[in-house]
Amino acid sequence: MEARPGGRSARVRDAVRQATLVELAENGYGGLTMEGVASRSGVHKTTVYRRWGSPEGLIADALELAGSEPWPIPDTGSLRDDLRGIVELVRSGFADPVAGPIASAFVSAAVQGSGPAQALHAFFASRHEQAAPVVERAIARGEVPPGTDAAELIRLAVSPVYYRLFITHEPVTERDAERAADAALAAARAGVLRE
Amino acid sequence: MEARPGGRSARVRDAVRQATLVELAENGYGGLTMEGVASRSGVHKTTVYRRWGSPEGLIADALELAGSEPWPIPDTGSLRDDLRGIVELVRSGFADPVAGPIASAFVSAAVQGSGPAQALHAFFASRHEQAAPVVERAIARGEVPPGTDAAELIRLAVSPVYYRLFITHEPVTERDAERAADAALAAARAGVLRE
DNA sequence: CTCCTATCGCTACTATTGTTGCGTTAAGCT
DNA sequence: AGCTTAACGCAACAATAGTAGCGATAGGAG
Repeated sequence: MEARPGGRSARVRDAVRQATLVELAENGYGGLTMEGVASRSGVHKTTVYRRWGSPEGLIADALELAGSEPWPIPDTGSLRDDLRGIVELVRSGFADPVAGPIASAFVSAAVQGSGPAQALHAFFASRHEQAAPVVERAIARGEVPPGTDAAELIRLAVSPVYYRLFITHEPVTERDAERAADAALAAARAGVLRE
Repeated sequence: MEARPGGRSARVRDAVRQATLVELAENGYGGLTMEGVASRSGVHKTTVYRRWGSPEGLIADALELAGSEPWPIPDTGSLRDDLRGIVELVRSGFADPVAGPIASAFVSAAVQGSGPAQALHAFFASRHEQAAPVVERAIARGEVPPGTDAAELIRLAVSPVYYRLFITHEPVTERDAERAADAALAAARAGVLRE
């Protein structure tokens, strides 16, 4: 017989996903335990082990879910403001008391296991693609040189925020976010990001 | 009676530190277990628990050791080449088959626990300070505007490398490193990093 | 050299984490 | 409605992680 995407299995899956997110928000990735998720979701421990195998598996599954949600890319008519908007979106996302810890947990999990790492890789590939139109519009407007690498410009703009958050563990202000966006723009204007 | 910095305790400490580094290189932070370190170091399990308490404690201690080593900052006479050198130093460090996994494990540990996070914060503060003269010399030579924020320029230059390594999990080429350095330079020249 | 005690090693124990085998339930087909 | 079987729950078990109490050892002071 075939797989059964609907019905009980689906309910179990949803309950576990939900419980995973709540556990992540409360205790972070380090505090994500199979038994914790099991008891919170009401799904039995053995079932969680069978279907997800490990905390890594739980994360990879939850990430897949989160990755499907689109990103509200700005379109202000000015690359400077679009970039600032994107970077601020990232900064405020991690600062959010609910979404922040969950997003941080994803990063944390991806640094440890290859499963979550692949999932996060795909997630960011999608994000870079979604943000690319901002750059293409700017090229059309003549704000940056033709041939400017869109994904690279986005990487450049957001990376200082991630660097502070997850590498140096420094606070990130709104001004830091703006400056990162402006710096990326300046580099693009100078033609450094042409392919 | 006072603490005993030398003698047996010191030997135990060194053996554990050494074993911690080897375990990190082999299994990463996720595979760093108290029992593994104990058996490898020849120090008894209970002693490792008593003095270091947890894997986090082991990491914090090892990081303190690693942080004391200075950084071979380049001085080529050109900011462009100095920055490229610094970024390439970072990239090649993580690509190194011995030092890479250990350094990655530090980052990984810091993302999880606040103890290692503080230690890593201090580590990078030191790195930023050590790299600042590169920028100051460049200001003196007139390559970038006076008032350019040295630490921010360094952050900007290295952050895309860390972003690829630990956030998006993309490969990092030498060309990527160069481009990051050049982009940071362009931003500084444009005056975006003045305080 | 001798004594004192901080630190370590050892054994035995508890708690937590992960596994196995089997009976039960319910989704989906006829 | 009745049947088939994939997926779940359950209890008992095995393995690993962490703790406690106590005797042994070796710095360092006198």
